[in-house]
This record gives sequence, structure tokens and C-alpha cells, in this order.
Amino acid sequence: MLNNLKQNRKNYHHGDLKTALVEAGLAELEEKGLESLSLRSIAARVGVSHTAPKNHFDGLRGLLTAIATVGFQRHAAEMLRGVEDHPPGEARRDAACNGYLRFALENPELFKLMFSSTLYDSDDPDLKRASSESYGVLRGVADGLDWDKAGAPGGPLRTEWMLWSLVHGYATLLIEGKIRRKDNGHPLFQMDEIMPGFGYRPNS
Amino acid sequence: MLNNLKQNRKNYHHGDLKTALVEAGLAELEEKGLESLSLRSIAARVGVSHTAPKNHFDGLRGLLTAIATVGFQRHAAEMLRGVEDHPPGEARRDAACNGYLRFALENPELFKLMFSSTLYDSDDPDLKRASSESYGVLRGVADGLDWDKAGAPGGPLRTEWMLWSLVHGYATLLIEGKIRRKDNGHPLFQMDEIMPGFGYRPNS
DNA sequence: ACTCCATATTTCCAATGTAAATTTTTTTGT
DNA sequence: ACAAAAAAATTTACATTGGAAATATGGAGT
Repeated sequence: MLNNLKQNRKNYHHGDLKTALVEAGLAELEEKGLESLSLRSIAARVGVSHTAPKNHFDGLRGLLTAIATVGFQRHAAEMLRGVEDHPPGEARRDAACNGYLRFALENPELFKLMFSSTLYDSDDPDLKRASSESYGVLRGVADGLDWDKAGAPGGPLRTEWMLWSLVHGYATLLIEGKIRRKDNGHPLFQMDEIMPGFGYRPNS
Repeated sequence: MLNNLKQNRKNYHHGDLKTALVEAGLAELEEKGLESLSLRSIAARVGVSHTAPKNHFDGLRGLLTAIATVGFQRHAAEMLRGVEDHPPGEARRDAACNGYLRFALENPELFKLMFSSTLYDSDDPDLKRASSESYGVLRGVADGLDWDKAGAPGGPLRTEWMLWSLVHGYATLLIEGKIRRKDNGHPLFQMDEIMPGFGYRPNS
């Protein structure tokens, strides 16, 4: 048992166990699913004992917090992909939303974790930073959409919430199998499929 | 131990253990949360051994399926509350959506279970029936909204998906603490807060 | 009364997360 | 260079959980 563990690495000290555990967790997550994820299986994948993570994370909850943090970072990056290629307006909105949905469909288990607040520590500084970064992308493309009329009830957050709710709800319902996209080929997702006619009006 | 179990009921045979377990499960769910729910605690609450449920459900998964089924039934009922009081159109749409959100906010753990497809058997006939019933209410109020223009791309389901995505995303983000409603008093939820200007046009 | 059978219990097992004590390696201070 | 301290990892132990198998219980029908 001890030999088994040691044979996969040279040193008693792993060197960078912290990031190795997060990477192993990300892999296990998509392979086994969020419900079947276990601290012991993640540790075994890295080749350390199941109590080794304790030195780097506050239990399973702490490890899940770190994994979710990486998730939000990748989420933001996926939304940003292609956003700069388009001028502000509907094109950017669609690019960001497509990124949102692409990420969710390609990393469903990670996405579920990120939006299961009870599973991790929502007050963790790193997580809050990554989460805000991700939300910031949506906020950026929501700015200027014509729902955002001055004087509309609900305050300035309304447009962001509306856009977020729409794309997040669609992602969730797709992932959970409540809605099935018709598989009409390669154009992975067109925001207009679900929200056509939601116009854009540049700020005066 | 045996005496402890028996003292809470007269007979060795419970009589209606199946429904008792579902009710206990619903109670435990909101008290302890979805993540902490356990078959043993549910059985203990009813006063039977932890293997007694096996005679009525196919393991924890089966029990969760039955609980989710009741959830969808109540969900549909909550949406229907007040719908008949309004004429078809925006008023009914808002009534149904308010019901959707009211249910989600008042039964957050049950709501999470209902939309965690991996936790239960989505092919169960009773569950499918209840789930369809719930979706049918939304479908009913979506019919005739002016997003549903003839010839619009995406097919006839688009309007339903859009409405569903919007209200479901908002509910999810609220429950998971990603969005915080400002607590402006009693009017629990106003659909217009998030989706003003989404017009209604009666079928010609 | 007697048998059958659904229902419930007891006992056992493997997997999991956590805590405490211990061992091994690295770093630090002189 | 060397001993002490700190860091990192392991071993051991334990409570919980879901499930399987064997056993006990009591009611229904004859």
C-alpha cells in the first residue's frame, strides 16, 4: 500500500499537491459526476493518502471551493472568447451568452458544482473574486441593451438579472435534461433561438 | 432499540409506510437540506428501521423519485393558484410565474431536488406525469405571448423555453444566493421587476 | 387452526469524511 | 554542519451512510 503510493512519485513531499488535487478533482468531476465525487478517489488519483488533502484544504468542502473557483475562471474565459471580435451590442451579447452555454454544456458537472452554493464556501476570497469576474463579463455585455431604459422599475440591476436569468435558466434546463435542443448541426448555440427580437440600443 | 421503534406505533406493520416515508422525506428535506438528507434519518423519523423503505421504494433513489413527484404536483398547484382569476394574457403569465417563484422560494430544497435529475429516476411514470403537468401550466400561459410570432425561427417551443428559462433561471439564482432580491415589503414577487415590456398579443 | 406472504427487523459489509497520533522530509537558526 | 522546528504525508480509528442477505412478525385467506 505504501509502496503503491510512493512508486508514482519520487519524493515523500509531492511538491505541488494543492494544484494537483484541484486538477484531479476537475477530472474526477466530469468522469464520475458531482454526486459520486469523493475526497478519497481524488486523493487516490494523485497517489496520496486520503488525509493528505487536509494540509492544503479545509476538508472536502475546501477542495470543492478551489475547484469551483477554477470553474468560474474558465467560465469567464469562455465567455470572453470572441467577445472582443465583435462590436458592442447584440453581437457581443450573443458571443458572451454562447460562451456561457458552451461552458455549461461542455463541463456540466463543474457547472452544477459552481451553482450549488451549499457545497462550497461562498465567502472564500478567491472564489468571490473569480465569481465576480465571471459575472462582470455578463454585466459588460448587458450594458446598453434596450431593456435598460432609464426610469424602468427594478433599478439598474434589472437588465443584468434578466439576461443572466435567461441564459442561466436555459443552461440549467439543458443540462438537467428538461429541455432538449434539436441537433441541427454544428452552430452549437444561437442565442436568437431562444431570445429573438431582444433589441439593442446604444447609450445616447 | 426495538422497543424504541415500536413505541411510536401500535402495529408491527405500519399500515401506510409508503406515504409516511414521503411525508417524512419532505419534512427532512427542508429541515436538513438536500445534501444532508439520508435514508436512515427519514426512516428514523417515521420510526422504522433503515431497511424498511426497501419494501416500498427502490432504495434512496426510489424514495427521492417519489418525493420529487410530490414536488412537481405541488409546483403545478402553486402555479395554478390565481391563474383562473385572471383573463388569458400577461396577467395569467405573471400569476403562473409568481407561483413558480413562490414555490421555489418557499421550498428551496425540494426545488433543488426536482431539478437534480441525477438524484432520481426521470423515467418513472408517475414522475413524468407530474413533471408534464407542471410544465403544462407554463405552456398554457406562454401560448399567445407575442414572442410567439408565426414564422419565427426556433419552432413553436421557443416561447415556452424562453419563458421557462427566464423564470427558472431567476428562481435558481435567487435560491443559490447569486442574486439577492431587495426586500421591498410584502408584494412577494413582481414579474415586471425582471421582465417588463414583454408584451402579450391575443391569438387572431 | 394453519399456511402463505407482505412487511419489518437484525446483522453484516464496503465506502465515505473527519480527527488524532505518528512518521518522514524539508527548512530554519546558530 | 547540525540540532530543532515546521511542514507534509501516513497510519489508525471512528461515526455515518446505503445496501444486501437472512430472519422474525403478523395479517389475510382458506
